[in-house]
Amino acid sequence: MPEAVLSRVAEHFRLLGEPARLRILNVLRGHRELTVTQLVELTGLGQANLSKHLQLLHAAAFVSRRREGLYVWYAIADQQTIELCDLMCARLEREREPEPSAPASQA
Amino acid sequence: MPEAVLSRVAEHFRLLGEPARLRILNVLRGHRELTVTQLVELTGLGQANLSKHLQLLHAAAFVSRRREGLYVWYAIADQQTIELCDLMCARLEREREPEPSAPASQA
DNA sequence: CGGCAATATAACTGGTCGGTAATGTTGTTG
DNA sequence: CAACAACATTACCGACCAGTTATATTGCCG
Repeated sequence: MPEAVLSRVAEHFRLLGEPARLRILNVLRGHRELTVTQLVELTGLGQANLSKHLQLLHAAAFVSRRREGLYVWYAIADQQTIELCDLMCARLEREREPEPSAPASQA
Repeated sequence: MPEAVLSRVAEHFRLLGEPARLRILNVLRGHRELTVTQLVELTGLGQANLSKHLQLLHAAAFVSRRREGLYVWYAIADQQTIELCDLMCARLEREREPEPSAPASQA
């Protein structure tokens, strides 16, 4: 595994490693599409701060943009982004169970 | 979604958002179990630096420890950790495809 | 074109974190 | 117990980054 690949993977994990950005993704998950102004209200983040986070998320293809007049509508880009968050959440809810090699009938 | 949960999820994503730590996990993935000294050789990281990363990974339950005399053997804690990395890698290899809502027969 | 609303960018700052060097701790061996 | 090996911890420093304030850009409307 070359160093360049590791750096790219790490870079994307690090983007998800920020409460503010996870909040953005979580809010976007509930509504299909939201403008920056709506995101400001729903997340409580400052406009400039939010805009910066959105640029980062968009550069990494975690969210998509769509211009419509004055407004810019953001949405979660793909299902895999949600899967990543869900998988991490599932991991945290366990966080003690050993490796379930045979996940069937583990009562 | 409460802020405390977001912080915990973000914290764990951030732990994966570091090339050095991904390298450790990647090396551990090839061998079943490795001592710190072996990891030093295989990763090229300094001993103190590596030990610090291992503490973080272990505190987050990404790796497991096993003491055996003078040696401490580390291993990847569970399969989900590997799944997270694989899922992110798969995302990066695409990184342009739109959301495949119907993943069957999309030729 | 002038003004305004929505969004993006720039400049700055404090906090966080990775790397390293030095030291401490634990456990083995003779 | 003395000496040594493996690993952990501490203290420190430089780099990076989130948040804020101020300003710039973009596009609508009169």
